[in-house]
Amino acid sequence: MIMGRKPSNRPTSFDIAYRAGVSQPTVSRALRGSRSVSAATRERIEAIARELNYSVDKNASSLRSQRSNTIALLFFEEQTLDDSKINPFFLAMLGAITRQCANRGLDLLISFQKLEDDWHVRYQDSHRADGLILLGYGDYTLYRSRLQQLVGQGTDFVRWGSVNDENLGATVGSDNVGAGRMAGEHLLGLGRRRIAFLGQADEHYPEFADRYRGLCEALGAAGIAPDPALLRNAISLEDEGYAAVRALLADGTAFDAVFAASDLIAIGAMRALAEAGLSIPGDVAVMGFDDIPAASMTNPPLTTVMQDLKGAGERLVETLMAQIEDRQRPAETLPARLVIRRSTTG
Amino acid sequence: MIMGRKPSNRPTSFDIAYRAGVSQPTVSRALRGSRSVSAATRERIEAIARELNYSVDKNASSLRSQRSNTIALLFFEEQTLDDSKINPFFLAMLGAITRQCANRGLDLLISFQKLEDDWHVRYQDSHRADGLILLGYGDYTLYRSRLQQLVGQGTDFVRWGSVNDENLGATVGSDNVGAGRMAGEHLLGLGRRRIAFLGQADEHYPEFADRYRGLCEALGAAGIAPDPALLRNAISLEDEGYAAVRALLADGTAFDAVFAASDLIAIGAMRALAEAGLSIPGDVAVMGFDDIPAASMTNPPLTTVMQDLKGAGERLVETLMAQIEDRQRPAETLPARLVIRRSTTG
DNA sequence: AACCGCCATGCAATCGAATGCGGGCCCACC
DNA sequence: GGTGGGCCCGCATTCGATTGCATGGCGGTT
Repeated sequence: MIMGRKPSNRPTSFDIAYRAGVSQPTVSRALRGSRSVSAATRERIEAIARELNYSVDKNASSLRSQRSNTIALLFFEEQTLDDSKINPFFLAMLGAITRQCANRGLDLLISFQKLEDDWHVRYQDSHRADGLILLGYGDYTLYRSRLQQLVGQGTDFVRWGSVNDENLGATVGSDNVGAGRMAGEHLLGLGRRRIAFLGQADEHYPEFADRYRGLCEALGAAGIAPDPALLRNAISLEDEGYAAVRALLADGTAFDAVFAASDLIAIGAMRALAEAGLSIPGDVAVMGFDDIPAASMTNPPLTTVMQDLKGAGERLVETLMAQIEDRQRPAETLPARLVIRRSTTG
Repeated sequence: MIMGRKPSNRPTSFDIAYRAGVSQPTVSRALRGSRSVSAATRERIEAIARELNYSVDKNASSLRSQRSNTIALLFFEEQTLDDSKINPFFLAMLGAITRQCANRGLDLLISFQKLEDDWHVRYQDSHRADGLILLGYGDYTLYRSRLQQLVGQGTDFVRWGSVNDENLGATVGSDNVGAGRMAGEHLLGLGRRRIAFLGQADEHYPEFADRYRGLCEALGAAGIAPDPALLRNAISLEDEGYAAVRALLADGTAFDAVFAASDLIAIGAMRALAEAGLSIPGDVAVMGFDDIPAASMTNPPLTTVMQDLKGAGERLVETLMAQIEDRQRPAETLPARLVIRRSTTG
């Protein structure tokens, strides 16, 4: 293959040095702000660099310093989805992460992975990135082995997820238990007593499990025992919410509220309820989780739980950088808050 | 600042060479598939590389070859928006682009920029990326000067937008004129005659202008002269669509259909219509453009125009790579198609 | 048997910046 | 006046892979 290498007159640090009448290392030091360069020299060098439109060669710099100042953001999903079906919640988080990286002068590499691929290697190995941020809803038991490998090979990474005690790398996540409790209290406060939970609340989906646990705490505090018939599996897809509600209706299980583990599930649930001729929230109140953009556009608009995306982006990047610099950071939990709309309050 | 440089026993190509009993350059050649290495030695080297978990150092490789095999994707917006308000259409395109990059073994850097920042330099300069993909809805007249600078400094880039004859870099875009015509024909076919266009159709937003032109062509073919009172400015925000419809209603301008230049505008328009007690599509049919995820969740679901995201991602990457390798590529236009939902057909 | 040519590989230079170490210079202090 | 100590800066090396050119060996041809 012909690699048309273009003639480039890019100035190097040697060119700057020549014009400034100093040595190349001095240029390097001056531009990185080393204090072993006098202010006068530094300013002269900076002026020339600006004039020549010089910018440090990232590859040479990274090679020598063994620091790429780049982090890789890996999304993964259980299977390859249609592009338009990428989890909107993670896309929203992308904005927060890019902003935080920009603030810190970090470059951000991005990649979508299938859970079963071996995305877990190669990134830090090849010095493309100093560390990884992992985002994804997927069966946790499947991807635990990848995490273990990452830990084993000493890769620096942070993941978004349930903050548990497994200690598989650094973790940042919402306070899902607290959020579940809030949701429960909201529905109970509206007089609902038979609250169906839609989401696979087990070791495969620890975040969902946490949300369910919070709901149970709220029920317990109100003196209500959780009814297993009201717990329905669903992963974060619209169709799963639809199917779960259809099943509930087919069973004849009585319920006056639905707490879905994600907005996508909730939206599917609302569709099934509407088809069944049930009014929302008259017959059944519906809540979701995530506050994706579509949540405010449903009919009626969806009450949901908003996670702190901005904080999440900041914490993820901060925790990762701390780990890279060998300053350990404990797992972090971020508070979430209710967004009350008409799907519960009519 | 202490840069905790970790002791790393990463194997280098020298280690592989030593074990294989060959020289280091031979390892390099073997792993890149040079045909000047015998099959036997290549296989031996590959086996050892696999065993040692070797991966090529990206920085060293890029430094020497002057090729990073990385492209940078720059989103820009007119102003910094709330993270959750990032244009959903571009986020969807992100999926297509990442996939295409993965197929070609390219890394993807991503960054969000304000239109007024000087994002236009530094990326190719610093050898972080071989080329740029530019995505954004913004005032074209503002960002033309950036494009000119990019062209001037010889940066390789492709932008998504209106395919015009300005020749400011390579361009890939939907056939907006054709799509606008289709939309017009659809509405005309439903008996609508007074079609309001919501979108700033001028040199600031060439894509919107193209869509409007297509609409006018359809009107012309039906023997209808476009009414300037039915052309209303709006940029791609929900509030702008809302305001535009409010203005139309306040004017007393008669209209039986709305063709919004984007789904966000259409969603705002529907809100204004609903508030005014008008039925959709009974009183007013509404169409959008983009087919963002929320389009199917509005009430009623929104008829819109779906752009070919997968094709777009492929073409953008392909065109960019062609340009990097000095094989010029003409601008490309992709067909779009109607997605008919109940906001026009009831 | 001498010679040509090609295949496979090695040698050494190279990409551009970062960094350990040594040294000149100036000032202060004894 | 000699000496010690900072402050600034230069020299030489280094990071790890790629690449132009040289070379050794082997088979084939006349």
